Amino acid sequence: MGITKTDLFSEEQNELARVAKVLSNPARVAILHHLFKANACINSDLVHELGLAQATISQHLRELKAIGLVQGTIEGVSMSYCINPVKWVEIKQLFNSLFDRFGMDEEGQCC
Amino acid sequence: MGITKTDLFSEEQNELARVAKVLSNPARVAILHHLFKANACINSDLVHELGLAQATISQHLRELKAIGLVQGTIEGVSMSYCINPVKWVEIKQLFNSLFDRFGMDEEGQCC
DNA sequence: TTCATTCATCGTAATATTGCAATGAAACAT
DNA sequence: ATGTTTCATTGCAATATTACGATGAATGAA
Repeated sequence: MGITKTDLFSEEQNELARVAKVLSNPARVAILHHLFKANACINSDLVHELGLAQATISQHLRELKAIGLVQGTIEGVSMSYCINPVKWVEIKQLFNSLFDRFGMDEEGQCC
Repeated sequence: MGITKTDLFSEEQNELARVAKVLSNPARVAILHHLFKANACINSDLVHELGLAQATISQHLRELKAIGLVQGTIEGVSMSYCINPVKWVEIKQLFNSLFDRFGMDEEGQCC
């Protein structure tokens, strides 16, 4: 099949999975890390920094933009990318709502 | 290709991506949600609850076990699964180390 | 023993992802 | 106008993922 069933699950579950999928590639994580350091950076910087082809970086940036995590503006002949801080907090809370479901009061295993 | 290059990235970046990939399927998120509610539950419950085939659930559980997030013990003829609280905190911190890199002091966009 | 239940694994078809070369489009300089 | 730089898009081959039926191993009941 290769197709994920989404109709069986809640909107929160699907949204969390969708965002996790974007974070599930080390190149995209590295792009985010690089954007943190630079606070804004252009595509060619990333190509030089990550060692992947320009087309590959561009494709990863598109996926980061697709969920609104990264935004880019035209800067003359080049492109300037940065994190969308509003979306960042939103996603952070989405993950925290998962992580905080499991209370850490219970130290022992249940099984 | 279809193969992810990992040699270009740091261990932290690869690890985060690896865990995110496990969370990138809504069925696996739903399994975690269900484990939270029950604190322990068996496979057949999940099959009934999620509406996926038994083989599919079993495969998802294997991936959750592969990263140590879920553990199962034999309970007679059935199986008892639960969250590994130690690994859970570890993964929570792994994600927080990503989310906390971006300070929320800057409200405006950079570009 | 024989049967039913539970769950893992195998095999498979459909689809998705990854990375790249090639090609385009846009902005700018000469 | 011509060339250059920057980045997006397209097309492709290799591989991964997803879901499921079928099968098998293990446990316990009759």
